[in-house]
Amino acid sequence: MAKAGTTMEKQILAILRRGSTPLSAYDILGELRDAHPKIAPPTVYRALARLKEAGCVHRLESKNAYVSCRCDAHHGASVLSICNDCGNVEEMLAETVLEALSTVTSQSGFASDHHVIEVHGLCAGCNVNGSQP
Amino acid sequence: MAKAGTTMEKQILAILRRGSTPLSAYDILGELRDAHPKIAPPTVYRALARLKEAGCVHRLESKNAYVSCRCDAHHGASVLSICNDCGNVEEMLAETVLEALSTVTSQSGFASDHHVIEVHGLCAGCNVNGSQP
DNA sequence: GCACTTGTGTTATATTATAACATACAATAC
DNA sequence: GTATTGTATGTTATAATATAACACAAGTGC
Repeated sequence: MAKAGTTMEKQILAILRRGSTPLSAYDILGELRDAHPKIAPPTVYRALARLKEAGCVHRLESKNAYVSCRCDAHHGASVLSICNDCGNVEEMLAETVLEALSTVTSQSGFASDHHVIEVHGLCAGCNVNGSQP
Repeated sequence: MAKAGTTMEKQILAILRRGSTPLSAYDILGELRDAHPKIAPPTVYRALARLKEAGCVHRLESKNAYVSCRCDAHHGASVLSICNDCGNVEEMLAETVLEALSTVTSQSGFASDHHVIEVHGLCAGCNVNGSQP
């Protein structure tokens, strides 16, 4: 997680950090409009692109949504677990997964440069609640 | 890979199987219109939903596109490698990756039910071509 | 026939994202 | 101090992806 450069990036990061559930670009846009009524989609998407580039934000590919990175130490691949029930996203660093993945892909001569690893299911809290409703 | 039920599903599968590059829902719609000029998006999305359900088609979450499943034996999680250069997608069955992933997620009490694992990079062919252009 | 289910048709609209070009403003060079 | 450059943002329009809501049609079981 690097530091954000511009005001817009800082505001977007602050919005994303208020919760651990993912927000769509238009959710973010809506929140920014409270402060900044005339903002338009390109501004948000441009700031998000820089934040992703810097590793401060991850895009949840399977939900077209964005979360702030909660790890301090890496800018690289991570595993995101997404709760189907409460929507919370947790980020895990999983070297063993990445090693297994790179073994598999390199066997076929594939040179990987970027991974998307997203797991959908029930988080610990929702799993308990669901089984005793 | 299960067999497709309806005519629409069969046509869509046939279109997807003609190549190994992913097609968007609207690419598919365009091709279906050659035969079927009045078709509309919902029909395509509904057929794609059934095909996904049956394991005949995978959605590439990081590209909002669809590929046919090329494995005969599974309906479950697989690893998709996507070439940044030629666009080809290969599907790999990778038990070791899934095991590593389930170890990691279950440590935090997460009960996973569905994985998205997509690797972007250069396929063997494009990697060679790229280094001697 | 009649109810029921399933797939499709149809219309409209929601959601996500980008293209293309204009403007603002700070930093630096001259 | 002003011209130049680079970067971020503003603005308008539109592209691309996806779904809601309701109607219709064909098959199946009774």
